[in-house]
Amino acid sequence: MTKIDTKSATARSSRALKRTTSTAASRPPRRAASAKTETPYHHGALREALLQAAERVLERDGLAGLTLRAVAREAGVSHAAPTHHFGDLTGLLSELAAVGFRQFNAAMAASSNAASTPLEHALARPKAYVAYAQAHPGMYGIMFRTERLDYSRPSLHEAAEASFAGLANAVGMMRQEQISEDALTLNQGAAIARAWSLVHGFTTLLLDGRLKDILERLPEGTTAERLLEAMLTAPITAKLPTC
Amino acid sequence: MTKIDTKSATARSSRALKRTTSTAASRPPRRAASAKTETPYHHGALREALLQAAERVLERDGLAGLTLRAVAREAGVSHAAPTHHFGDLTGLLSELAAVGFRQFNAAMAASSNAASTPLEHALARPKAYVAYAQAHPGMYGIMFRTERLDYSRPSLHEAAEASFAGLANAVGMMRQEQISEDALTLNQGAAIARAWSLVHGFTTLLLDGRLKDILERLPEGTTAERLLEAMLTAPITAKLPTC
DNA sequence: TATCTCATCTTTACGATGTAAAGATAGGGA
DNA sequence: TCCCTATCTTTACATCGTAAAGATGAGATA
Repeated sequence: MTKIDTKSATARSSRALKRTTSTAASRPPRRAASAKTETPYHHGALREALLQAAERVLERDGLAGLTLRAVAREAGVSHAAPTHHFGDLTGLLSELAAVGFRQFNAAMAASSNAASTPLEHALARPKAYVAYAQAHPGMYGIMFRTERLDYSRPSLHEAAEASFAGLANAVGMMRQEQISEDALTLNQGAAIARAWSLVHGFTTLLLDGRLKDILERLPEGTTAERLLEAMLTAPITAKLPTC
Repeated sequence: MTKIDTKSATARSSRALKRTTSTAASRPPRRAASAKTETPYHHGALREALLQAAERVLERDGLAGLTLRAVAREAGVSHAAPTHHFGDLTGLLSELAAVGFRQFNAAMAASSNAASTPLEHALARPKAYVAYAQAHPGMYGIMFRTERLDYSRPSLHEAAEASFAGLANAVGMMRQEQISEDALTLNQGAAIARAWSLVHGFTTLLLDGRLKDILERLPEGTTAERLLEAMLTAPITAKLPTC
């Protein structure tokens, strides 16, 4: 990696200085001083603070800027502090992805609940899916960039599982049939895979700028959301359903 | 990053040794010696050699192991040698992705040509798409992991563009209509986006292990390929085409 | 043929990162 | 009151990408 700004290192070093000096001295009540600087020693809620810092870094500097040390800097602690709470980078990313999945699930549920007509209801989740990814591309990137994620972590596994369950459930409602927990017919599995693949594929292609070619060739002013709608509802003229 | 084995550094150092000693001596015909060691000085085709080395590293160590220095080691040159040919890591990855796209396009074209019945023909490209990704997950990962890619590079732009053109063309044939170069109707765009999103989404979910949940719940022994087929051909029972 | 030039490759150097290990600090129970 | 231990900081190390300067030699030029 090249250059990542090293600001806010000043904040840390000044605090570190304060500490070492006070250690050399007899023992002033540093608790009171740290209380007003918003960052008490022995933080108390460093875990949450780090996750929030990570989210901020991710939104500000993107995926490339999201490093353990950058997060520690953002939270105003030493670069090794995150280790104690998350083990390693995979741990931090996994917990952050879990946060993302929870936001994501909440957004989809809210959108689904707000729908009134059947058509609205059918489009609510896909739209919310894409909208979340567009609003939080970094988060979405983490959630679906498996390489550096540990799905065996309970929080992540649970949140991702909930996401899948919501999808399967929605597909079941569309098909007006009960989707069993532990067994699927091929057609049911195909329906779930189709819905998920369609929306997930559209989203990743969109975020990666791969749909620009198409959007530019469409009638002036056609948005990605409009294309999504058309993709989901347009009549299928070919012999095969998906072409 | 953690530990990447440092083997083959021996190969390099031995050659370096050979060189320095021979330099100290008067001037033996090192050309002949190097000819049988397969790695001539002033390589002559280092660019190609580096790309092949990169492909090997990618298949062996995965995306995480694909570093500039690892590629240089694999090719038996100094760690800074790639810079001269590719500028930086983005350059190397972009050129490698271009190689991938060319392989990818060739595989799809071959598969498409081998089809005889209309159904086979409709399924040929999607199947080849997924098959390529499964056979070369690292390559596929690079090709569609845009973060560290420079699409303004002619070779990459061209190869990716060809891929898109092939897709648009195939969709046009399915719909039995001519797809214009510079203008699309909303329905045409939707059809292209649908085909691409569906297959790309399926592939990424599959590679990321996200479809395991579904595959395990399906009738015993159902393969990913079978699920893909079903997804593309299964009757659509819901009111909306994609749910 | 001898020399020169410049593309090619190597060395060296620097800041950044992830991670391990040891040292400091302080909150809370004995 | 004192000590234990979770929490945080320091220090250290291997590795990475990249820049810059030093070798090397293939081919042009004279």
